[in-house]
Amino acid sequence: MAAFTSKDVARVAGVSQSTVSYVMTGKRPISERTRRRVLDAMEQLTYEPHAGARALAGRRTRVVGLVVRFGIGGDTFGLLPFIETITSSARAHDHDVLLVTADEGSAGLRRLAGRALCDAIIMMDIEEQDERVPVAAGLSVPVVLIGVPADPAGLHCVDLDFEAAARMAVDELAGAGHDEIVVMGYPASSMERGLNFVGRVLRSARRQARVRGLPLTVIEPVERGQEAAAVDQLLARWTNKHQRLGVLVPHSDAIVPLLNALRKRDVVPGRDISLIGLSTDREAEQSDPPYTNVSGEPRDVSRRAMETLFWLLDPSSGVERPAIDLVAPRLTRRTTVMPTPSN
Amino acid sequence: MAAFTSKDVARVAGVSQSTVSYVMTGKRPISERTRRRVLDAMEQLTYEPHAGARALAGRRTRVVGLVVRFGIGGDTFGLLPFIETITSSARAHDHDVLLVTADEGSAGLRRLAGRALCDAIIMMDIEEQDERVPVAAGLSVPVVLIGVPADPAGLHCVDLDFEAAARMAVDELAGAGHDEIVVMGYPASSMERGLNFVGRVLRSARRQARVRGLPLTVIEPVERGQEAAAVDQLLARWTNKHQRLGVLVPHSDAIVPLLNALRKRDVVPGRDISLIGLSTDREAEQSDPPYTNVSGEPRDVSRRAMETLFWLLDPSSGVERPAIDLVAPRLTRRTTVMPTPSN
DNA sequence: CTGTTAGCGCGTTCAA
DNA sequence: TTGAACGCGCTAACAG
Repeated sequence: MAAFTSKDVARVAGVSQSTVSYVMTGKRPISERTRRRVLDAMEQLTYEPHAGARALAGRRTRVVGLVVRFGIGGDTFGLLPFIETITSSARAHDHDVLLVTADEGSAGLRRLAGRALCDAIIMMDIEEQDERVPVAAGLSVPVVLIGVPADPAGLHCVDLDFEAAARMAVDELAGAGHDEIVVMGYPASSMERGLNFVGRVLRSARRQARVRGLPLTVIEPVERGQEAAAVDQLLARWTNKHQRLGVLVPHSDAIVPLLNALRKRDVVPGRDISLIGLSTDREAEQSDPPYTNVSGEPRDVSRRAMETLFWLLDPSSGVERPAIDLVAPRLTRRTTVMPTPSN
Repeated sequence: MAAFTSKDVARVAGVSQSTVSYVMTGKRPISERTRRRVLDAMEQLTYEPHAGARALAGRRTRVVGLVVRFGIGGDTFGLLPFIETITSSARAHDHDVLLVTADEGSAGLRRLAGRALCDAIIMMDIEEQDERVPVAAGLSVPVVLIGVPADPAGLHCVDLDFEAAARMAVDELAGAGHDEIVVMGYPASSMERGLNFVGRVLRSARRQARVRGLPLTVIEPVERGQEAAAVDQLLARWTNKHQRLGVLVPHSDAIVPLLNALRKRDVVPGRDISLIGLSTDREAEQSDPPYTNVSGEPRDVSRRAMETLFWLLDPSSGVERPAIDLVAPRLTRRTTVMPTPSN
């Protein structure tokens, strides 16, 4: 592990050091013969270019900064698929991923950009009013948001179309002849943090319920671990067996506990009431019972975000990207919505 | 965002550039007066040192490489707590984390070290025979493994003490008067991959069952989504209501599905049979029903791994670390083990 | 098509 | 206690 330099490669290949560099970057034509000799020399020495030297001279790091918020209650549909997709997408573009937590706030952003730790930043878990957004907008590197703040300050945003998701769920329930929509809300911590999708879902559901002429109730907060209490509140509204209650659960972490609580009370979703969850298809399928869901696939969102990011790094590389890029959700019917009455 | 350099700081502070550097590293005494002026200048310019230049000149990156294996079936007790703990521990030492996936195999390791992308590497999800381990051992940077391969090749390893965990579970079941131990195995994919803990758990459970004079059966593979079939195999052994079957479920992802399958068959853990899971306390508590578990806390393991890593980076910073550092598990009784018969 | 050369911004030695 | 000067390994402009 002697760590060879491009000078060593040049010596072995019998060329100048800059030629080695040009073989790597492809920024000028090289005869096939020299190219081969250089590549052979690299292979022979198992040469790897020094990332720091490269960043210094070339003013690009080939690193993407990823800012995530750990800790529960963030929902996030599970953070892991996002991280995974972003990492593999970065590698597909010959970039690496530097992980930074949201704990650092905007200081983390300043560090990433100021120290030239990365060429671009992707930031998740955006709040409606997020102090980091204006900071991000002033950075020397492009930033893509996963989530849509009240004011994106010119930054590109990618997210699931939560408005459409809520609308689809309400439509599905309305179409199946329900006479009341109940939305199970988020934990107080999420509400307080003003996570951007919380408001978007609730507002959109309300609006669409009005369009469909259905009363809509929100039960909130629904705390982690306290889902049974929320179910009791829900069932208090279900006084008459002929009532058709359609429940929308936008907080994916709450769905399974809610299903458990319903089962304990011998209320069968799909027979007694209806339930639509907002979650990945995987979660919906593997649940017991599998529930009808509107999917927000982290992988789609992440992939689009990375496409936007690499486009910002090289606008000539593809077509212009929308400033706000909302991924269309999809509704999959499973077992938890009651059949439409035949009357 | 003009991006100032240490030369700018020097100019503003009226000192030489090297003085600025020494203020930052503290590697030589600086008069309080100049120190202040330099720090003020830094503040005023919101100076951030260029990471690449630093890495080049100082031959240290202040970055930790983290190699993880995404994708299901890896168990992993949930990858996220590991990543979270490692990241925050790195930050506590003024380091950042570069994320690399196991897909790249040992090429990823060579890249991390060869390109001087990081000062040290922490590698998770080690297989019993892991091609990356010998490569890691030959790298120019220290590597810490989370997991214990058959041959650590001199690398430091940190992990939960799976042998002890299995032993404790068997002891608990034996002590509660069971007359047969059944271990629910792992999915075939985990077995084939030879994940290091799979063999360790099964071997240790077998040994301890022999010590306690109990027959032990392994039901395997237990595929994701096929847990019900595994439960049927289990119940086929339960022909007599007076039999006391003690089930150990080392694969944490399988526990909840197994509990669901038992419930569907009206078999109540803690009354009809006993079940002990190997999982975090959090999962065990929040399950329905909460199950007796032997805990492997990712945070403890990660923290110890990072302590070892930073000790390797600076051996003078603390006491010597064990080459193989096993974190002791803890058994917590909840609802799923039958009371000891009083007779 | 290729070689020569000047930095990139910082850590560190040598000299004071 | 401080400054001047060198070089880390690479990219890219300039010269041929």
